[in-house]
Amino acid sequence: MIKITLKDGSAKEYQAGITIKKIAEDISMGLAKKALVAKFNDKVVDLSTEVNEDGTLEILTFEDEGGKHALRHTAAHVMAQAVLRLFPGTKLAIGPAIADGYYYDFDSEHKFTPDDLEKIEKEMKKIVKEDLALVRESISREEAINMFKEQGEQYKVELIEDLPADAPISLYRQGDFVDLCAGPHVPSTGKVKAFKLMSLAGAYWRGSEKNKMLQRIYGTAFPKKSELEEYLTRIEEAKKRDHRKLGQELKLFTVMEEGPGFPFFYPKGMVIRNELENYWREIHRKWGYQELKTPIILNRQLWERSGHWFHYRENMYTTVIDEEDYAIKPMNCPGAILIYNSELHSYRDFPLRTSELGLVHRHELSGALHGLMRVRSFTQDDAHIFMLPSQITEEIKGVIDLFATMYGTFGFEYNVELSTKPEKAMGSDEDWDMATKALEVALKEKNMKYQVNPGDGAFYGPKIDFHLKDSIGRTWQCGTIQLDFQLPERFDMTYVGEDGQKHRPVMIHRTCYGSIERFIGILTEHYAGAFPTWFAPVQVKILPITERQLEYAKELYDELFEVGIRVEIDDRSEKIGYKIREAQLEKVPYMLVVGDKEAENKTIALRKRGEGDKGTAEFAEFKQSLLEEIRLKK
RNA sequence: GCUGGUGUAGCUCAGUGGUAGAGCAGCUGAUUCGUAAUCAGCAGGUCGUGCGUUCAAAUCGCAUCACCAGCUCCA
Repeated sequence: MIKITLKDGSAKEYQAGITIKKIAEDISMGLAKKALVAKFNDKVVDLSTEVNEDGTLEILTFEDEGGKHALRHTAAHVMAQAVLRLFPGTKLAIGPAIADGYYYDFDSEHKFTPDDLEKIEKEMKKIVKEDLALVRESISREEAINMFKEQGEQYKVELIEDLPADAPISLYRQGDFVDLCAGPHVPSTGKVKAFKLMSLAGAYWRGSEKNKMLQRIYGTAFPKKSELEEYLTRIEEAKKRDHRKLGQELKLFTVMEEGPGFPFFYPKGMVIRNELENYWREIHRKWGYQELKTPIILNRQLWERSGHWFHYRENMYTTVIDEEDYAIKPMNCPGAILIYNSELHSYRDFPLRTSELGLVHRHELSGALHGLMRVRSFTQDDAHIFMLPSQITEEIKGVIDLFATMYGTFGFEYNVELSTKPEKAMGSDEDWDMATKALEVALKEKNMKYQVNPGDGAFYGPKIDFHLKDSIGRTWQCGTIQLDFQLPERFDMTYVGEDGQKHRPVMIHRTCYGSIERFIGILTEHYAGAFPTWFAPVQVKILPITERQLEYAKELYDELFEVGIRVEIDDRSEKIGYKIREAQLEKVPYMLVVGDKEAENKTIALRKRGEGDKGTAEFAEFKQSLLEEIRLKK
């Protein structure tokens, strides 16, 4: 007999050799029906696994990450089987489950088209209906290699050959289909109740552009049709808040063919930009920063000295002025350092916090461009802090606090990553170690949870990245704090210490918004275009019912305009419903409807975005609470 | 950059070899209206760009540019 401990802590005894499926049935038939895979002693395994030892067991359903993963992985096998049935001779590469579904990479003479996806889906439905059992089989390395060689599956052969010599090798069979796979899988193809093929794309074998490009088919799968439909609706919702679409509709910004990756801002987008910059300046003034502005074009010598000319060349735009090479700045740091070096500094100046809203240009691959999220010119809300080595930890903690304040204003949650030395880097391992430790200490002292990203640092130093979570759960990298021992060295930066001698300062580079452009893109999607009043392009729209109230409307307008409110009057001879509809689509936070009644009593009929008609209100009270809402950035 | 797809009026889109169309937006006029679309009229296009095939090209071919999706999730 063996002892099985369940998730709730209870234990039961079973005959050795019993399958997990039988145990699940013993626990509850309902659970057994929903069961997809199981976690036995912390390892996710098939339900058909026989248990021969004591252990802890958790039955996994689609609600669990492991169950979800297994179902989608099985769906990938079903898809591969369907593809092989319809297009014999197709070679299989890899087919894993991913965050929202799964994919499989194929190498085929045939070029898959969207029509093929429908055919493949139909064939998959048949396979699901056949309810084929997925059977695991362990085989030796040689057998596996021979078998796949015979089938001409060269990618599978390559995968096996790259596995460590002692790695166990397993196959999964379902009917006439067999695939190299570590598993686990759900018991049978019938479990893949609801699925859909989503898209078609090219993908390099093993992600390297040196290899052949394969054809990738993406799909998703759920245990119930209703869940699939919910997911598809969610995608539709996300599309509706796409910042490129909203940016166009709300006239915030645009990109044109004449400037790929170089965004244009309309007046309404500029309001948002300026409000974000105003807020940024207010915060930075409070936190003791001084603002700088450095030139966009600087000579080659400078970029050679900073290391950019060698380490960042492929991303830089260059130009020639009077027969001399110049570069358009991809970063603001060298400029800030020139300002630093133009004066003598004392340790008493430290920490010296300088900030700059710096417009930088970087050559991104054409295929990587994406609305405001990935552009070729953007404004970094940069800052460079110069200090004594002993001030590092405190200073970084201060930056972390500043970020928390700013992100909090927009209601963003975020997570933090620590990136370490990349392959292409300047400086000794000792320096990198020291810098990385300093960042770690600050994070630990702030009790921040963080994930380590090996090799993802900047070429001059390690960094802490801040990933914001938007209202529909996606994450975006915005803030970053980078510690730099290299540039102070390269630029021979100094300060005069207590001892009257020259010493080397340490510097931090950091951005909070990251890029103003990207941040606006993120805000647009986060709020679905319904921006908080404090940075809404139009805050109040006055809607007179007829021309008779124009004069009264103008009075209200003047009063609001006077105190800095962004207010408009819709004086067209349209019906009130029409004006409301339009203001609603523009996502204006407040509408003041004024008819004869209001004009006579000197009141307003207030309408609030998202809440509708609020009834009659006193104008003075409205104005007061509006100003308060803006002041508090609610 | 690579693979695939797309490109027609300001926007959303129809138009598969015979001289280009709708809705919305715009303009003009009428309407003066109480909480998400009043009516009528007008105007708007070298069909992304270039070259080619053809008696004839938005439509077919080649090139080029831009956009979209993916190329990061590794049996």
